[in-house]
Amino acid sequence: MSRDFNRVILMGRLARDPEVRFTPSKQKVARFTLCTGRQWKNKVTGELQSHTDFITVTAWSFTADLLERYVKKGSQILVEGRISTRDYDDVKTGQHKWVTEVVAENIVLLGSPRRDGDQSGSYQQQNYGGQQPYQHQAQQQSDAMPAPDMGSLRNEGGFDDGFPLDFSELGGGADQSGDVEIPF
Amino acid sequence: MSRDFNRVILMGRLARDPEVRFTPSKQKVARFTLCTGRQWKNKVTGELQSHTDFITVTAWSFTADLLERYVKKGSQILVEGRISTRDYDDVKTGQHKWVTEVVAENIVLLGSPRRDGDQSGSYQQQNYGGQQPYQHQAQQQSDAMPAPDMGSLRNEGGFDDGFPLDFSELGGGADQSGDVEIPF
Amino acid sequence: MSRDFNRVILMGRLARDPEVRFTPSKQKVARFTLCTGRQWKNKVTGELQSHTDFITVTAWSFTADLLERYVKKGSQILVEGRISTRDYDDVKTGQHKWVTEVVAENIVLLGSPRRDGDQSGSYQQQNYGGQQPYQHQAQQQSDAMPAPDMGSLRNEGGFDDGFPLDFSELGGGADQSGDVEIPF
Amino acid sequence: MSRDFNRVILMGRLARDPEVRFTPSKQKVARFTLCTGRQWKNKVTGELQSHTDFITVTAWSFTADLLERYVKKGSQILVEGRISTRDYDDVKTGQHKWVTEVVAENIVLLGSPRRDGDQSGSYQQQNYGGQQPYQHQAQQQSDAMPAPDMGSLRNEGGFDDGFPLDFSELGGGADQSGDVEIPF
DNA sequence: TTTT
DNA sequence: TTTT
Repeated sequence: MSRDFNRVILMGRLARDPEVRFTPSKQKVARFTLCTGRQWKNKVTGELQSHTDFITVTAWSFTADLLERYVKKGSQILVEGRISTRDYDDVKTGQHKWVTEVVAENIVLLGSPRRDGDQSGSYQQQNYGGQQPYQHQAQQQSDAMPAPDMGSLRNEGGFDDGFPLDFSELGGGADQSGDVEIPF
Repeated sequence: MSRDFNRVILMGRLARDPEVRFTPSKQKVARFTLCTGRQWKNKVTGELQSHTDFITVTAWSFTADLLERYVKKGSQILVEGRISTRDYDDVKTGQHKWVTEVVAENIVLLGSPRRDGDQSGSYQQQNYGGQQPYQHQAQQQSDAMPAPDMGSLRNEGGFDDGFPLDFSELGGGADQSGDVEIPF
Repeated sequence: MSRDFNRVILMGRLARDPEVRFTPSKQKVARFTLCTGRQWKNKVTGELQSHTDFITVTAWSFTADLLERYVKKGSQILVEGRISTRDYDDVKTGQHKWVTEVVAENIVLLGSPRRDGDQSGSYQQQNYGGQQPYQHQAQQQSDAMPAPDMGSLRNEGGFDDGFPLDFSELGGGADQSGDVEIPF
Repeated sequence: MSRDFNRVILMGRLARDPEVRFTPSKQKVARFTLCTGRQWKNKVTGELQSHTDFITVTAWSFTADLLERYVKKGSQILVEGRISTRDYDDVKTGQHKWVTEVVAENIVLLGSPRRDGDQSGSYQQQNYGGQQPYQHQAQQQSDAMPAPDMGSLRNEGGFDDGFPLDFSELGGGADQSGDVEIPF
């Protein structure tokens, strides 16, 4: 069964702020929907068409911490992970249901959400626990800085300018997503 | 919306024979479930655990033709594609439902199913329309040939020994998966 | 031979402006070096270390047009492609040499280079044939626009806000990278 | 620097047996050339053309152990990794040289080489240190087993039937490829 | 020959 | 220096 391979690479924007929960065994899980757009020309009529895929993504422990801290509705990120499926009995309807989602194993932060109207306001209010993320710096000098991209956050790697170099204060622990009840 | 990216690469085995249908506009679609296994050691107890993901895959036109001809329950394949989501109203239950599946854009055939018991029998019976696929040859000399792998079938590419080099007799037409009702 | 698979996905920044040339048969080729950074903590000393990979990327026809128009030194892009190797005899040294490079089959434009000093100046001078690219707009209103990302440019797809929706005026022609002498 | 991404997925066959060496700091490294074939139809003449890419792959510690034990000339494998570049001064010619290679982070074993003539013989002779690999079992019952594929060997995962479930006796240690002199 |  |  393990001569198999399962790899997903997605780049898009969050449909909403990530939702963070804990499993009974205290594992942190973040969950969000990633929007991925696609355009094509209709072969017959020639008109331009488009579709957005809304992909459910789940992240654990360290990666969940990072999402919770630095990512919100509208953030552009790259997700590397795998497709995961599971089934359960929906107690409300009595139906047996299947869920297909992406488990993020690695995330690269690419850009802040568009700031238009109050979206921007709610953003500034946010408290990042004493650490000024790169993104925040960028805003302060936004007239000079053209690319308010966020740095990259890899589990195994180091980190960019505006970001803390040491994430050891963040919840560690390995991805035990396979061993554990998913609280969504 | 199209500064986005959506790429999936899977390798596994078919849970069942592919199911082939046509859209109202006569587009051929193949659909199947790909089994992808995964193992890991429980970090606490140390015991080996495993899980299989059952991933729904859909393929169009040319790729659907190839699946229909050369792939069956148990076949090992590599799928390159994208994650696609769609929603619909389930007329039976009145519920609004979301579907997440993989659209195959490229397929590599890797191996035949295990032949044990009657599985093998049903295999031999199959008729490949006059062309002897590589896989079939391999069976005839299975005592001598250790690797009854199938060749690779790429939309843009050429093809391996046992396979026909010219697929022009196969149903052509481009992937119009975005323009079309999905008949599943 | 073709039960094989070869896929590369890179995200980084251009070390220099792309260089554009033509093959004897008038195929347009663009070539550039993509910088991809990586950090890790030394397992023994614990100190943070980093390395940059300088990856040669080559693009053909339509993709070469897009690179020539919209991408320059410092631009952040995602490249999807394949690894390609070739050998030749270096007439100067008489040595036989091997080249490993990435052939881009798909490109997503992510961000403009940092504008500091004259870099910005030379940027503004550039003429985009009457069409104002998204990136250019972003500069003009950079105090209001937080995310001067560029749209996505896929061969098969449509395109984003600031970008032209119809690239038919761009040099067409398919990628014939396999049939042709590489003029670098 | 680390808003970057670098991912490679290759499937092909080994051009030769892997070569294993040690760094001055006793890190084990395996190196081999992976052959990846590709076919296409010439757009003008319509004739089928083909090319093989010969890609240098490097693997460390645990993955190097697995390659050393279970993989040889002709073996079919899937490699997941990253592109790595480095430069050095060739003391013999006095030239400055650039090397582009793939660092394998994950490997899936897919198939044994074809056994024809003495190739088969040398294969049987091989000693796997007391452990019977899946592949070996497969040979013994090759008349009944149609798919003598090898199992999957992932750093983080568990393992398939014929393979040992516990690789703890293998040289552990993390990939320190970034910190270390490469002895090739 | 290297980007941020 | 190349595999099937």
